[in-house]
Parts: sequence; structure tokens; C-alpha cells
Amino acid sequence: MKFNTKTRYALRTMLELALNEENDEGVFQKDIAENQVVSVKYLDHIIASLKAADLVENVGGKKSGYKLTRLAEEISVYDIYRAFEDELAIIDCLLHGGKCPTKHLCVMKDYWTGLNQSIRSNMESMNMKELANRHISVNDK
Amino acid sequence: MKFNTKTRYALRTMLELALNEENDEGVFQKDIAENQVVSVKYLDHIIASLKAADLVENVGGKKSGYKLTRLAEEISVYDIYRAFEDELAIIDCLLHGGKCPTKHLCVMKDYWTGLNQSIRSNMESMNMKELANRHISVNDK
DNA sequence: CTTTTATCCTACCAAATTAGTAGGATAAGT
DNA sequence: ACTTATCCTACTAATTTGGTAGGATAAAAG
Ligand code: FES
Ligand code: FES
Repeated sequence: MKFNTKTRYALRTMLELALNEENDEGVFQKDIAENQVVSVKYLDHIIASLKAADLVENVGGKKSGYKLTRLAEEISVYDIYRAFEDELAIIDCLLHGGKCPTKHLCVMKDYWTGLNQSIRSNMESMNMKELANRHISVNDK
Repeated sequence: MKFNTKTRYALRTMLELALNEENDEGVFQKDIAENQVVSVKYLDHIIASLKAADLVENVGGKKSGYKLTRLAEEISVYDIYRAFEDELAIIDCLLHGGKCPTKHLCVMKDYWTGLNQSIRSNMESMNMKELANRHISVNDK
């Protein structure tokens, strides 16, 4: 029961972009890589997924920095999770009307569904603006 | 972000035992295996872990059934999870005073800590008696 | 206009984890 | 004596994870 490292790096990447929301020049991949202590090459994959999910974009052409495609406030933790994974389904029985392999009705399914929903709601209700604000208030002390 | 199948099978196994709490003869492994559509051999591992975690015990000697070691009410979903995994830590930064690899203070850690706590509380607050009751009320309709 | 550099894109890969199977020992019941 | 259910240890195939490597492309710097 772990989140993968890509999602974690992606969140910190998005946090940097959220902190630079006002910066029209965007942020360079290599600067992010340095701050996050991750190779530029690895960050390549992460940013590629974020782009594919339409969460970030280049400011200009090939050698330009990155910006968020929308307001940080409108990007949730779950949005970022979704750039790397399918819809949250903590067990397979919850997938696409997935059925339980058991003979009889499985009462656990209701429990899993509730837990799944709770985790998802938590991720949906936290946005990057809020995280950026927290970051500022912590680092200003 | 998935729970493993062992935990899932274990929960259903424990549910069967909870439903047979009053049955002094215990429940046989092979009967559980049949109900859960899982090989007896695989269930071997699952039950071994449950025993190691002191959640179930044999009623008698070698060929006897299993019973819960405590009241179903006193066994939480998290107890069962813990029979197969270490303390819940949805990212490694949360482990044993684990530090973040970042240069600066990582504000994400507070978020992860909160989510981790929320998931854990959810699992801790559901017990096998409650699940057994739900099972009965669903299957009696 | 040449060199550098940052993004882009596709392969590949080693290690770890998952979800089991296999084989047999032990001991109780028939 | 035979069957059978639990117990115990190894092994393994498939998948996932967490990356690295190589090079193409295009912009900017000199
Ligand atoms: S078997 Fe599907 S949730 Fe229990
Ligand atoms: S790096 Fe540890 S939680 Fe962000």
C-alpha cells in the first residue's frame, strides 16, 4: 500500500510550478531536477506524463520553461495522481463494475468502496494553491 | 495504490471465522478455501500469517479447525492488514522518522501524513463483528 | 554559422514485489 | 494401515517499479 515515486516527484514538481505561477517565463526542467534531487532524465518521464495529462505546458518553443495549464487552485492532488494511474481502485473488485470472485455476496466490497471513496475525496479536496500557500508559510518562519 | 490479495483473502477468511464465532469446533481450512475460491495451498500462507500475528488459532491438534483468538469485535481491519504488512506508510518519507531527500523542508509531508492517518483510522475503526453483522443483514434479505 | 544546451522521444533494464505452485513432513482420525 | 488436514520450506513466473541510455530536435549563444 504505497504511492509510487513518480506521483511523489510529480507533486513536488507541480508544487514548484505553483509557487512560480506568476512567473511568465516558466520554470526549467533542469532547475526542478536540481531542487528535487532527481536526474534530469528521470524527470523527463514525469514531465512527459504531466504534459500528456494536460497539467503543464511549455511557455514557448523547445528551450522554454514550464507553466501550469490552469490555476493552481484548480489542480487537485488527485488530478496529479491520475496522470500516472487509472482511477483509484484499492482492490480490483472495484474496477469497471468489477465482480467479486466469491460465490456469495461479499460484504467487504461495501467496506472497500467506502475506504476508496474516502481516500479519493481526500486527494480531490487538496489543491496545489493550498499546498503552495502552506509551503510559503512554513518556509517564511 | 492497491491492497494486496493476501490481505483481501485474509479479510474474507476472518469474516468466515467471525461468522462462526459461536462454533466451538472452529472452521476447517479446506472449507474456507472452497468458499473463497482459492487453493488450499495458497490459503496455507494466508492462515500462517494470521497465526503468526496471533489472530487465529487451532481449536485442537493437527486436524482441527480454526477460531479467532479474541472477540471479533476486538479485531480491526487494520489488525489484519498488519499481519501482512508493516505499519501503514503510503510513502517512504513517513517510515521510522524517515527524512525527505529534498534539500528544503517538504510541505507535502504534512499532507501525506494526514492522508496516511485518515486511511489508518478508517481501518482501525472497522471491526470484524460489525462486518459479520452486515454480512448477516445483507444475506438474510 | 557553428556550438552548446534544453527539451523531446523511444528503448531498454535490473531489482523488487506479487501471486501464487510444488513437495513433502507431521500428526490426527477412520 | 490408510487417508486426510494442517504445517513448513522452497521455488518461480509474471508484473511492476524505478530508473538509465541514446539520440533527435530545435532554440539560443557566441
Ligand atoms: S471479493 Fe470482491 S470485495 Fe470481497
Ligand atoms: S520529499 Fe518527503 S514528503 Fe516530500
